[in-house]
Amino acid sequence: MLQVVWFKRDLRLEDHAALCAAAIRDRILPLVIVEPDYWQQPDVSARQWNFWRGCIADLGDAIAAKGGQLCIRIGDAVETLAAIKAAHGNFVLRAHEETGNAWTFERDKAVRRWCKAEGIAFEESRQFGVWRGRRVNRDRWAQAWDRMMAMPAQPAPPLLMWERCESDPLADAAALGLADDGLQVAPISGRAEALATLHSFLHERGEHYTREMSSPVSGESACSRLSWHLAYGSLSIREAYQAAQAHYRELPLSEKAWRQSLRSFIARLHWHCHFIQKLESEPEAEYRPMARLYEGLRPRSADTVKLEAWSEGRTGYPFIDAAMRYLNATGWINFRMRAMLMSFASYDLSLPWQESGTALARKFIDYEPGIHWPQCQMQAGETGINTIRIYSPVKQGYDQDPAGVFIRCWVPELANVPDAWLHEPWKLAADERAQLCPDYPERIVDHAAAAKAAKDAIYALRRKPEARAEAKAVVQKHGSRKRTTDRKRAGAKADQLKLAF
DNA sequence: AGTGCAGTTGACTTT
DNA sequence: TAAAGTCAACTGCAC
Repeated sequence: MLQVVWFKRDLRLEDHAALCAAAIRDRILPLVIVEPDYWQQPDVSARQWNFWRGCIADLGDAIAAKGGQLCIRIGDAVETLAAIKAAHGNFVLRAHEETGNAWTFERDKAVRRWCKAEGIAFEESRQFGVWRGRRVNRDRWAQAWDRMMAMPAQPAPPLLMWERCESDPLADAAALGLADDGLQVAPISGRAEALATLHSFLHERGEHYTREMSSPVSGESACSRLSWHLAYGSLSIREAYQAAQAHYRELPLSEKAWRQSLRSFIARLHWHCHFIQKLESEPEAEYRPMARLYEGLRPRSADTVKLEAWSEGRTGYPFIDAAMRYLNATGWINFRMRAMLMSFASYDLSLPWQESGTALARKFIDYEPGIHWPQCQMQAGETGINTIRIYSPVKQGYDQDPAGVFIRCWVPELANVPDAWLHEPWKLAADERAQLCPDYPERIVDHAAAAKAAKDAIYALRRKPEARAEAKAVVQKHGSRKRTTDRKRAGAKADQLKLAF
């Protein structure tokens, strides 16, 4: 029977379980559905579509090179599948499991209902170390992840029989109603770029990963930069994992920096799935804090003046504004800066993470809902089980950009401010300030006071007995079980479980 | 040369 | 993936 392989966020022919399963059975109709409804959602943007679109075009080329033709359809998923059934007859539908936002979750449920009603088999394969459903046992999760990542990555099936199918031209952003979002540098998408990025990270850029990833200056090159390729699947997590593992094993023991970097990178691939698993197990986490007690902590709807000032990089804190403007211009920023921006929105500005998180999601080209929403909650301190991490914008600035090059690059209003005041222009005398940086905004909040108030509010909540009980339940459901490796404590605490989130 | 002391550093705890 | 506070050990210096 005809095999329809529905490509979603897995736009590659290699290590593609659904494609492999189809290839050993019958003719393949490779399908991408561009869903206009999805592109109306508040968490998506033109920059994401443009990257995605490039991946689709690249996959189309790869299929054409093998003698086939990628079928691109614009429309509702169920209607599209119904039209394909009408034109091509019955089929088996194959795809990868997806842990997306609430919209794609509902869409998948609708597709499953339709398949059931039509007597069509809908077979989903696993592509991440993420297991379906709410009742996933976290106790053996890490071992299962290791096994999943160690399984051989299948090459693109060599001999394929293709079904041809009527196809729509690839829409541009405007046709999907997506306005320009200020992206200044569009990254290159597609398989070749993903592989080249992986290679340059593992062999050239990554040597001082652990030391250099935290600064937005060095992080631009020292981070793997694979996030958007992994998000749209032009490279699989398993391919990245196995390449890193293989390279690690080849490295002589004397290559200390490289070895540490690769261990750290591999740990982060693990975290990728660890976070997606949270949203998979609790889809409500897109809207509600895992610890429900925190629901009243912040105003339900954002102060729009503050939200816009933050979102546009006009808070009056140079390092915050530089980071936000960099993100707005490039669609990417390193992890530490993401955490800092979320911390500032949540603790300094009391913005609900649902709204600040939506604004951030749109900015990230690599938006991966399963990572994004649990991260937003965690950085906003609403999981109930993590240490509250309130970032000091000034301390982070001195730590990560001591020379001020990043601030000067992204906040040109401060060009005339001497280094000594660059991180804290409010300390300039009023007349000097008026002369040196008249166009740079005043601070919209006092960090010290706001941080103190936020801390007090959260700890007041946390001390309640109900909060303790709830935290225990959250750890049981979502917490990672990681054995302590601290040698100093190996004797006394060897069996103690370290609970990290 | 040894002592007292202010200031610094690092490990660890608390919020 | 934080920051501030505490405490003990250490350092440099004056006497």
